[in-house]
Formats: sequence, structure tokens, C-alpha cells
Amino acid sequence: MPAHDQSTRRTEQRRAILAALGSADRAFSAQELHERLRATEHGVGLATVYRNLGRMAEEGAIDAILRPSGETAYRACGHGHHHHLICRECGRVVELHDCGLSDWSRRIAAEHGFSEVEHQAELTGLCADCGAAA
Amino acid sequence: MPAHDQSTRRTEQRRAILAALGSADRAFSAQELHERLRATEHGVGLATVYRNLGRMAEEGAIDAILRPSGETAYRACGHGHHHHLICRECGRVVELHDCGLSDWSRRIAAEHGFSEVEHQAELTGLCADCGAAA
DNA sequence: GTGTTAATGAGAATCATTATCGATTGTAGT
DNA sequence: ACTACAATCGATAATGATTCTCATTAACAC
Repeated sequence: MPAHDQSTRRTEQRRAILAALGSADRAFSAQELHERLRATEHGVGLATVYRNLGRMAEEGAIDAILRPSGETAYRACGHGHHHHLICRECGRVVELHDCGLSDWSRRIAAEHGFSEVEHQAELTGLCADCGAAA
Repeated sequence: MPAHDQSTRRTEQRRAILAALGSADRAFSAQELHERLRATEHGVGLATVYRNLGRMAEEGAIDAILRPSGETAYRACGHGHHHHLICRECGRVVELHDCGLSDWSRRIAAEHGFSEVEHQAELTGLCADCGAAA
């Protein structure tokens, strides 16, 4: 009889990736994460890091943050709609669950005849530590 | 006697690029622009397209829009702080000079001890035409 | 016109990301 | 515990966007 399996498997690598993301309060690109994991016990292949980050982001398990440079960084986030406040010096990320854009977004969209609007926003600045150091 | 020149030169290519951008109400990636210019009178080299778009964006002459895929698209925009409302079907872009985010942004930043905050926001949706077609 | 030098263009190089494919390894069923 | 088999892995080739190289071209001050 065939083993009719099609669910997501719990692999050592996926666990390592989630652990690494979960223990940090900043976002990592696939490359950075791969580098970081290489130092630990069993390194994880680069392709595997990409695969898993991509999948997890699709499933909504983690958040994808598009950097100005064009690379994608990922972060373990709380669920639900939220935005990010990112320190452009150290990369620290603060989750903002208090979204004040819905009204503005809806109003603007209506004014221009747009439907099914979604908004995407990010705040960048210097966090308390980095701002003091400057 | 040395020709002590160091300002930006008015080249045929730069003019072509600006003209192509100015005549459209949507954003183009460097590749798209290069493709489009190849059809015209004198084509413009890909490297030149990249160089000029990059420079113009730096100088603030045009706006850079980061697509979800990671590529950068450029558009001739009015000056001053503004956001974009983009149709995710046809790519049409509407400039929003009415920014309702400054207060929200400042308040959030202050709450978390951040300084020198900047915000970046984009609205995506279906424009009147594309929304009707769906 | 002439000289200087920024700008161009064809192609090589780089960087992030994705695809390939044989070797592993979870897991359900025994 | 044992087996079967597809999901996953990992090394590496391939892709796609962007940047760099360098010889050639062309703006523009004189």
C-alpha cells in the first residue's frame, strides 16, 4: 500500500531556520540566515534556506520585508495585519499592530475609482540606541 | 588650457529616456525601457539606461518604485513628497500628493523612541477600467 | 576647431534567487 | 522495528537583474 503522504514534513532544517528567526528581533535575508546557520551544529544548504523561507512566507508563518536594495528579508512576526518600524542603522524591527492607514487608504482609493485596495507601508528611522550614538 | 568641465552633459540618450518616461503614466523598469527604446530611431544601450535611471533617481528627477518581485521601476513624477496608487493589473500610476501619514508616522516613532523617521507607502488596487473588466 | 573628459555601448562580471536531480529522510502503514 | 515512497535536502548549474570594464564617442569650454 502506498504511503499517501502530502503534508509538510517536520525536518531538522526547517526547525533550525525557524529557531534562528524566532530568537532575533531583526529580519534576515536568505543569505544572512544561511551564513548564520553555517556556524551552528549542522549547517543548512542555501537552496533549502530559500525554499523554506519562501514557503513559510507564502503560508503566512513569517513576514517578508523588501529592502530598498531589492533583496528580501524575513522575520518571525505576530499574525494579523501590521506594519514595521525599522532602524536603518542596526536593523532592529518593531511590529506595529496599530494601523492608522485603513481610513486614508479607503478614502483615496474611492476618490480615484480604485477597488480592492491594499496598502503597504514601512517606517524607517534611528532607534533609541542608534539615535543616541549618532 | 584645460576644459574644467564637471557638470552633467545633455546627451541624446538621456533626452530619449526622459522623453519615454515623460510620455507615459506608468512606471518602467530599466529592461522595459531599454526594450521600448530599441524600437525607436536610435536605440540606447542597456548599461546607459541603468546608469541614467539610477542617476536621475538619485538627483530626484524621477521616482523609483520597488516592485514586489524585487525589480526597480522608474517614473517621471511631480516633485515634493508623495505616494503612489498603482493598478496591479495594468500598472497605471496615480500620484498622491495628499499624504495623510505624517502625523501617524511621527506619533508612532515617538512612542518607540525612534528619531529621524521617514515613511514609505504604496497603495495597490484595481483601477476603474480594470476593476470593471474583472 | 581643439582638447579634455564625461558619457556611451558591448560584453564580462556580480549578486540574489530559482531550477535540476540524485541522495536522504520523515512518516504512514505494517 | 521494518518498508515503501514521496517530500525534502544539498551541491551546483542556470537564470535574471543590475553593475563594472574599458575602448570609443561626443559635449562643451576655450
